Amino acid sequence: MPYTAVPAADTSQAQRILDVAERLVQTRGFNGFSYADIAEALKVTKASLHYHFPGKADLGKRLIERYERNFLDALAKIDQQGRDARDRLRRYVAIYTGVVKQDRMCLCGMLAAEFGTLPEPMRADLRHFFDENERWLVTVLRQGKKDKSVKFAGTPAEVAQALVGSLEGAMMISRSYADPARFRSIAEKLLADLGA
Amino acid sequence: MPYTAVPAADTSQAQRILDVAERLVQTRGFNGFSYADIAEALKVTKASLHYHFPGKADLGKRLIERYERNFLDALAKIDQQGRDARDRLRRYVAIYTGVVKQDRMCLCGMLAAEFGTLPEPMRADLRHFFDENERWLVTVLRQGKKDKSVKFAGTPAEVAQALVGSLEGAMMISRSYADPARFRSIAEKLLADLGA
DNA sequence: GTCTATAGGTGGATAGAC
DNA sequence: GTCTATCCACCTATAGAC
Repeated sequence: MPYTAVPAADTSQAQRILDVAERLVQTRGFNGFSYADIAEALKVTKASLHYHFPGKADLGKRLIERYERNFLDALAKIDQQGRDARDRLRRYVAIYTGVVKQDRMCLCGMLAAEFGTLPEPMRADLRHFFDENERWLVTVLRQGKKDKSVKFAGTPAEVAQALVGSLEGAMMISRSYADPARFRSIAEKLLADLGA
Repeated sequence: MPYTAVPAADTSQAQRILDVAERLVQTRGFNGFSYADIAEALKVTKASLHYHFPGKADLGKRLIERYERNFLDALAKIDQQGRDARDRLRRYVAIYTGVVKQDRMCLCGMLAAEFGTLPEPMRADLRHFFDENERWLVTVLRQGKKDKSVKFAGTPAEVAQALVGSLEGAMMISRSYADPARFRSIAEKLLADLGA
């Protein structure tokens, strides 16, 4: 029975490389790690990494694309499970909280800080991640206005942009204090201000 | 008349080096520039930079200290000129807007993202910057509650932390869009939510 | 204070054997 | 697909002349 309707989880070397690189970017930044760091973690040589990802820009681009895919999958799951807009917003923030608990920064938030040095191919992908985040939030905020589970002033787009910025910034600063509680406190306040 | 009550503005080479390095950190990050970049901008050799700042960690530490000093000076000026808390908060946000207009990130916001790779001597200084920001904001928020020029839910400390995080995050993401208007829109919303 | 010269290390990347 | 070996550019940093 060689056929499987659902392909097995991809545990290829390329995925393992992305796993390690993702953690490194989220903790040290794109300019804060090297192929040597990945090689050591996986006990392989740098040369073998270049077989899977010819250049660092390729690796970075693939990192963003995978991260966005996983993120959007999580949002789709929220759309299935979330009861009302209030609940969906809380689950959205919970994604960020999970990242902070791992002592990581959001991959794309980190890259946004390094935007000035990013290879061009990564830049458009990065903006796309934030655009998709805000698009999803706008939908939820509109829903929340209708079902009255969320309240806010201004347009949904303004609120969505402010919320993404606030969450990313709070993550970033909290890391300087090695204190996830600092992030949670701010996140809770942001939700409270939305009546959520 | 060799004596001057107010010393002339320090235009020493050390200051010029800090000026260039500051811009580089704010646009490219601490891991995104080198002594060579400074040397080229000032038309000197790398070796002469090491005379003023033996190591990059020294340079980074001095950068934070000078940035904080200038920032706190600006806050002191606000304390003198600001009419009520509302006005002071608006002037505070205007400092950030000025940075964004120069296509820069806040020096300390940028360093916060890179926290995981920062030399130890820089870390405590970085936290001190944010602590002082929040301390000032707490004072203003308390005043605002009293004079009723500002309104908010939660404790002044919570609001201060959220505000700093939101402003830093909004700056960071706006830079990915090369669009200062994006930051201004978010900043205006943050002020509006405070009734300011 | 600034220079030339250089050390010693690490960066990303490639050729070619296995 | 992974290895050894190697390249060259760049990094931070230092010694010593001027």
